[in-house]
Amino acid sequence: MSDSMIKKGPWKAEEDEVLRKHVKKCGPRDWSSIRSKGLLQRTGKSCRLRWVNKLRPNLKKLVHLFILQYCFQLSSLFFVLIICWVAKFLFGVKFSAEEERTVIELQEQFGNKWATIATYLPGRTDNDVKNFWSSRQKKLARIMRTSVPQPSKPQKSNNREPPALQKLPSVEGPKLSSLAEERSLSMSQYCPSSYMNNPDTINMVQWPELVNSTSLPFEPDLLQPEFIPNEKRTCFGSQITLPFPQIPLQADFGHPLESQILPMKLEESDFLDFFGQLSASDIGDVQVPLVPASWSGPEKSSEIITMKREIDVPLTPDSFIDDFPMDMFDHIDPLPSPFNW
DNA sequence: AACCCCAACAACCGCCATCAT
DNA sequence: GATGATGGCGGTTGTTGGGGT
Repeated sequence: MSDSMIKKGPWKAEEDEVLRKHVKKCGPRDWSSIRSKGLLQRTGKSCRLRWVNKLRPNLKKLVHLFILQYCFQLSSLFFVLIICWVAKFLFGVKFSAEEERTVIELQEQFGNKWATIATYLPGRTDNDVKNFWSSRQKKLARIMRTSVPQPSKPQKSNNREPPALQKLPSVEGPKLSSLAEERSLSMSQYCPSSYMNNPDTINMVQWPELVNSTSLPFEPDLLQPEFIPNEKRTCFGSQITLPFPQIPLQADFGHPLESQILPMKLEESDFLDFFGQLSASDIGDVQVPLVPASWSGPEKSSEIITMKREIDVPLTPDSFIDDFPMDMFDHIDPLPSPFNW
C-alpha cells in the first residue's frame, strides 16, 4: 500500500468502530496489521495513538460521552437540550486542582516524562498531560510578560528562564513574610501536595483568616486572572493577586484542603434520579445530594445542598464530574453510531 | 457581523528502544 | 552483529470553538 493510500486527519466514527473491533479481537497490539489487513488506511502508529488517546476504556473524557449517550436514550429533545446546556460546562474535562498539583509535583520530579506522569493520573493520557503543561507554560509566560514591568536596561542574569517558569518550591514551600504575600500566591498552584498536606503548613497559613479573605466562585485554577472578579484584581504591574480558594462557611467538610475541591460523590441512583426528575422549573434551583469524598459523617446520605446561592460552595463542573464512578453507565446499551441515526 | 486572540484538543512527526529475523 | 519492523514517547503543529473588541 503506497503512502498516498495512507489516510490522515480526523478520525471518523466508522474508523473508530473498526479499531475497537480490532482491539476487541486481537487486543491492543499488532497495530500495523490493521493496515496490512486492509481494515483501515491508517498507519499502525496512528491507530495506536487513536486507541491510547481516545478509545481506550476508562478515559475521563469517555464519561462525558456516556452522559450524552444517556441523554439521547431518554428520547426527549427538550431534556437533551437541557442536559446539553448543563453538559456544556462538563465537556471541558479540565484538570482538577488536585490533578494540577499532581502534574506540577511530578513534573518537578520526573521532568517531561509525560507518559510516566500520566500513570499517576487515572483516566489521563500522556497527551492530556502534555497539552495541559504546554497550555500552562504558555499561560504563565503570557502572564509574566504582562505582569512583570520590563526593565529599562536588561539585567545581567545567568538564569534566562522567566521567574514563573523556574522550578517550583521544594517540599518546604515558599517562604512568605507577610499575610499580604500569602494572599498573593495560590497554594494550590505553587505548593506540591506533600506540602499542602502537611498539617503544619495548614496552620502556618492561618486558614480562618483566609476564609474571609476572598471569594472565588470557581475551583482554584492555575494562574488564571480572567477568573478573578474585577473587584479582586490587582494591577499586574505591581503585584499578581491570586485569590485563595473559598472555603465553605456553612458546611463543615472537615479538612479544608479537601473541601476546597468539593468533590461530589453521586451515587448512581442519585444521579439517575436527579436527571430523571429534572424539569424546567428545576433548572434555576437544582438540588443535588453532595457528599465530600472525605466526609464520613452519619448525615452522608441525607445531606442536601442547594446549588443556588443559599450556600456559597465553589461548585465547579470539574468537581461535579470528576468523581463519577467510571462504570456508572455500564448498564446502558451502546449508543448507535451517528451514521445510523 | 467580522475579526482577532487564545485555550484546548487532536493528530502528526521524528527519534529512539526493543525485538525478531 | 546487522538490519528492518514495530511500538513508545516527547515535541510540534493544525484545527476548532469561545470570548472579546
